[in-house]
Amino acid sequence: MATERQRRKSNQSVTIRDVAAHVGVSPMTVSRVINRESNVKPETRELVHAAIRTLNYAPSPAARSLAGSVPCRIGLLYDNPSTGYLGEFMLGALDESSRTGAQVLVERCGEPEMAAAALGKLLKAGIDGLILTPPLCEAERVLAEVKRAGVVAVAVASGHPSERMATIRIDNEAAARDLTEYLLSLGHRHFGFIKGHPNHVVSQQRQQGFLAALAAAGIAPESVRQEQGYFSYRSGLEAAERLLAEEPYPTAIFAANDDMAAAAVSLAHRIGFEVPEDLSIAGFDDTPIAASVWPALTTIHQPVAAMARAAIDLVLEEVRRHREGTGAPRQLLHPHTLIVRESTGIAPPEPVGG
Amino acid sequence: MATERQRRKSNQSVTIRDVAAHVGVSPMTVSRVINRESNVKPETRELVHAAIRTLNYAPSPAARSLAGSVPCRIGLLYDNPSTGYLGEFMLGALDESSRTGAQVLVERCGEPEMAAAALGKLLKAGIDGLILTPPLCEAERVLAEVKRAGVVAVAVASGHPSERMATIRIDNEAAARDLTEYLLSLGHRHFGFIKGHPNHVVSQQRQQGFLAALAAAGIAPESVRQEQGYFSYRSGLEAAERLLAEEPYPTAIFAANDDMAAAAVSLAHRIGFEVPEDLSIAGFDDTPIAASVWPALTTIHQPVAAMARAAIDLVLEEVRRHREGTGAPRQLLHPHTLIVRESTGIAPPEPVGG
DNA sequence: CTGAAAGCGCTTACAG
DNA sequence: CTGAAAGCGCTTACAG
Repeated sequence: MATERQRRKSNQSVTIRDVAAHVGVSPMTVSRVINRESNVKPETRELVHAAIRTLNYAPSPAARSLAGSVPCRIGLLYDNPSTGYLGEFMLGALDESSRTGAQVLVERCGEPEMAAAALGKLLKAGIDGLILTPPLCEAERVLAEVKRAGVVAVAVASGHPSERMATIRIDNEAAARDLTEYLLSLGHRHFGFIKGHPNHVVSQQRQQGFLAALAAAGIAPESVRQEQGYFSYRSGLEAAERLLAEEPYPTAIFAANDDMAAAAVSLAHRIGFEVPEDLSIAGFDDTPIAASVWPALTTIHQPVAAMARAAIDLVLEEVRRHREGTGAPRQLLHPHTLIVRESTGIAPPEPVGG
Repeated sequence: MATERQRRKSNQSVTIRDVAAHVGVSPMTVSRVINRESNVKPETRELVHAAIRTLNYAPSPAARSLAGSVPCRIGLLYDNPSTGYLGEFMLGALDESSRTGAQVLVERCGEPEMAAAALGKLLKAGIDGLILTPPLCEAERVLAEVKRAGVVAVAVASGHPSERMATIRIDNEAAARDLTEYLLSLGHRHFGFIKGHPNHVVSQQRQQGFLAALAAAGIAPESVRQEQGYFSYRSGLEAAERLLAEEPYPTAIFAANDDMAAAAVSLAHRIGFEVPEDLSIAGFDDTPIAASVWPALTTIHQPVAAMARAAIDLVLEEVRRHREGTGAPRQLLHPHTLIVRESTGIAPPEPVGG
């Protein structure tokens, strides 16, 4: 006598089979109704709907994604694991991916030369789409590789919109303008500016926003001392030193990122300026260093976690769009926030010496 | 003539079958390795692991959850999203979870009072186990809530082993000893120490390691000036100020974390010390600030990403262990590394004034 | 408009 | 210690 093999106990109480049996149709028909396909007789459709309601049936997402070709694997290419930025980004990405049932595969691309290898690994793992975090989305080598591979991609925090690729970013120019207007509202008229890395598009945008706000306030660009920085603390130190080498001293320094602003604070202290009493200093990005140094930095905050969540959704949407061959890549703009902390204050009556 | 039915095109290029074929075993064996079942010959296990790595295979969460009743939902409770620590941790967690097909649900617990709510949310989402990141693993309220909920948990970077819970950490005392011995090897004999937050267990451990190394070198604890800090930059600034207020000045300052060490560097510069020529300064943790300030900080590095990966594995293991009702929670110790950068140097012949 | 068959990638339950 | 078989709940691809 053949012993009956025990039926596997399922996690799910009501399945598509139960609904089908209840109506007296095949599971296929139920599947069609669930997926809103048009080729089902209206009356049958109604019966199925009724049964679904009666039995309180919910389709299993696991089974659907296994059986179907719903895109659900997302590659995430990043550069440096120990930036403050990445933490919040990963958080948002992780959060949204678990909510939508997508799977995120992360891969490091430390040097642009590694782009091909890193991308190859992700493609071999079967990703449906790709997310590029900064600064990879500005590296030509990386972009070329992505194009060559023909993979659907979303660039986060890249400097400018793209025809080739969907992007998610903030308006760097408007943000720099907002921050500069705040400094103007504190009475500052003598400015120093520490420029960002010349290779990054955001550097120009931030500078332009800064100059635009000054122009609107009737301050001539020639009256502003600008020094080249490269986004590193070290470069900020050197730029600030040049900025504060001789009179007339600025009463406010705007650095194109937080690391350079933190360096400027440190250098100002070193040569005898009080911050913000003698000198206001502001940064950009709101990375962890901005809140930890003292005085804490006035800066611009990007909604990084929200942008990461949006990136997950957007890449899935782009994959679908791409398969249907319709429309153009979407360009998303997220809101920035001016964060006022202790490193900025009312302008001193006269620019102060060191 | 029967036409061959077209094989369904799959989303996933590398499957358990490919790995199995690559090694020359059955998919079952690969499955066993993935699920860390003990009944696989070690050599086979190694071969499978190698193949997984070579092929960059990631199990499909959909298939796993559909087929089995494997625990695969992991809750991750964190505190502050914008610490440098979290970035690397998330990275490791994401990496390992996608590799093992586990799903990580993240939830923020900003205040210990929110522990119940945050935990409730995760439990309702059906997590099988929980990971606690620092500093949550030391908050009594949080631990009490975890115990009350009866959920299997793993504490990361908590100060000491626990009977109630699995832990993953580094040996803080040994690490502090290593760093201190390095300073001693540079000829330093006059030390200052900035203590960590008194509520954190690691503070005592780091202090003890520091003092133990000094004792071994024949330096009396009374000759060392110690100041209370609270892990914040601000507290480091104040502690360093007291440390450098009067002669005899130390030639080396060891701060219990990087933020305080960075603050000490800034203050030292402010009052005329050159770092490291007049004064060496070292930190602990190797957070982003350590590499970004100038001079960059000599410090102790924790393998954060590796610890996160281990946490994912360990929590799944603990869930299984718990279900079987055997053994005690595992206590894992990870290796630390001394990172020598520019903030430390050979001791000056005589302690130098400001 | 409808359904039987095969399969998605994995695991459970069984047998060696 | 290892594997062949069956099945998880659904969809694709085909045939009427």
